[in-house]
Amino acid sequence: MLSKKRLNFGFSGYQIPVIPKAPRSARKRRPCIKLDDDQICAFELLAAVAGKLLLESESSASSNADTPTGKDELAGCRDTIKCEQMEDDKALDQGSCVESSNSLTKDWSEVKMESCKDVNADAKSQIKLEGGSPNPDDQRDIRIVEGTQKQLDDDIKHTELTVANVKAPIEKNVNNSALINSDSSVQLPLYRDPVPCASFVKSRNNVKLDDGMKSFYCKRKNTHGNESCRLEVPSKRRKFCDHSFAVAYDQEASSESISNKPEKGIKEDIITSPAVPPKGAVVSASVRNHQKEDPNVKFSIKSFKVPELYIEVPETETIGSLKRTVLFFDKWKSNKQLFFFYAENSNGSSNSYPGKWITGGVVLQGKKVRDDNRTLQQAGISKNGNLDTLGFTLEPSFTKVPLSLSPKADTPASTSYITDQELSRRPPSPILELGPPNALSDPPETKLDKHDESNHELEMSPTNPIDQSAGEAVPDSKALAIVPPVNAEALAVVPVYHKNRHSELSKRRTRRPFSIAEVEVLVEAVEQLGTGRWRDVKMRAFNNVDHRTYVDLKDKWKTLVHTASIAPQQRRGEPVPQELLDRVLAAHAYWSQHQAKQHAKQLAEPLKIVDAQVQNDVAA
DNA sequence: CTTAGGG
DNA sequence: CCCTAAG
Repeated sequence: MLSKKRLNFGFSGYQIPVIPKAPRSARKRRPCIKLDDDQICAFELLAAVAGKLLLESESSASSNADTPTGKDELAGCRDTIKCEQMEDDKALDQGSCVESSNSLTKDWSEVKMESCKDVNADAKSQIKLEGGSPNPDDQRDIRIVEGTQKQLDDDIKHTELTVANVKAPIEKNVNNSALINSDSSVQLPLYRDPVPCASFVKSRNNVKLDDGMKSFYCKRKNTHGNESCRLEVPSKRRKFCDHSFAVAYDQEASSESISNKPEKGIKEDIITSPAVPPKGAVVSASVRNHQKEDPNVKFSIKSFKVPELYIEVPETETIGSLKRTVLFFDKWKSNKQLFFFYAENSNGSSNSYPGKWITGGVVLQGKKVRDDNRTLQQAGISKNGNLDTLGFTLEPSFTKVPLSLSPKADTPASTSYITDQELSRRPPSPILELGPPNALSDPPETKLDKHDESNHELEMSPTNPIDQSAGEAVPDSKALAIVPPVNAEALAVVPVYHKNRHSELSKRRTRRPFSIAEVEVLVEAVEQLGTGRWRDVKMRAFNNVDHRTYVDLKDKWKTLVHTASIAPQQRRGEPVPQELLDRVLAAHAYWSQHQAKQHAKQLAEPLKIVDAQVQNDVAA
């Protein structure tokens, strides 16, 4: 199904900060990794501008908040930044000609853009900030869409950012692996709509192509080995970016996985943009232009953190297959914490979305493609078809929000997931649109598959098809109740991606940090079984999680004990709730004391830590 | 194959 | 996570 996959940097030029392999002690966490000045990704600029847009447009936009469609509200805030590309390789710093008609872009006055060097001489690049007006130009555009919805709960505001619809003139490049576009523009229309999701339904049909849709696609290392695009940002921005970067790399998973890539001999360029969206999540998808005689339909998925992801799916594959593929990558990114969504209200106060997001459905020509069994061809998704009306929807995944993210940190472990109440307070059905704006006409659907939670958090497998279309809308928050996990099977976001790769290319498995939920299950099991029966622990709690061996569990326990023993400030990675760490220590203490006894008794008494502690306390 | 520990 | 000695 997935004939080929490549991960490319949408905005080329940014080089991954290579985290060198070093002794463990030396490469632990890098809370902040400095970028070279010329390595700021264009997406960082977008991220910065997006945040800026959100903030600055707040007043003007909110004054018009009762307008049904936010389409034209911001017509006045159209700005254009043009950066004429330097045809001369050297002239990097001149030529930044910035047109700014309002304050939104003033900070950009120093933006300098160096465009692709090895492209057509008449190439030019421009970044436009545009308010809601479709731009039919045959240029790439990236749009940031913001919508705000107000609910009965006044404090719930939902802001969405979408960077989407990168389009470009059709590239007739013979070399299909090095599509360096010479002309690019970035448009950032800003929409505001008080009606939930309405903004996604209308007014965004500015994607018009003669011949399909093509994403802005720059190979990171082109055939000439030159950098393609570079951006320089003023110091203020740089600071901002650095901060974002620090956030990004606070999750050490990224660095590890990246640093591992070279030695794995993996072909794909897996690139992490340093930018974390300042507000809102950013994702986009588009269908790429196809090469002649290439039987595959090519899709690209964009986000800030993985600016572009590039997959190809044969036309003969089914819609369901496409969904799974997309979801697969969503999960892949999610697993690497490259794909995390936040929701904040416009004031910046946190209304954080602990949940992850999943790819919902496939939308074609405004209608959701419901029959997963149809092939892409049959559904009209063809390399020769109307690819410009294809989109994907993103839907929030409400499952398994660990305790640490829940405001109610005092809930018992078994109920430490989001509650109905919390769920009901969420925006009813936020959807991030992927793809052409006019593709979305279906009312948003927030679907939770009650029967198969694997849809959301489980590893994807052929026997676990993602059939979103068969799901039901869930107006009843009761349906969202999360059943406490019995084991860790459903607790980790583990893309199947890992399975097929590395099989023989490398020995070392990819790092898969334990989720809080997994830790919880592990602790639970160890509490009962003790620290010397890892095989039992495995079978009891991780029986169906084949990537967690009992050695893994033992190792994890080891690190947990260590983590619990050190000061919170010294801990790294996803913070484990103190409650869990306390249990770890208690169980550790208990079992190290009772192990000998256990042998004598021939039977391992399930741990009753509380009792034991009480007794100890009493004794003391 | 499991455990236990060091790397 | 890996590797390995030891049971």
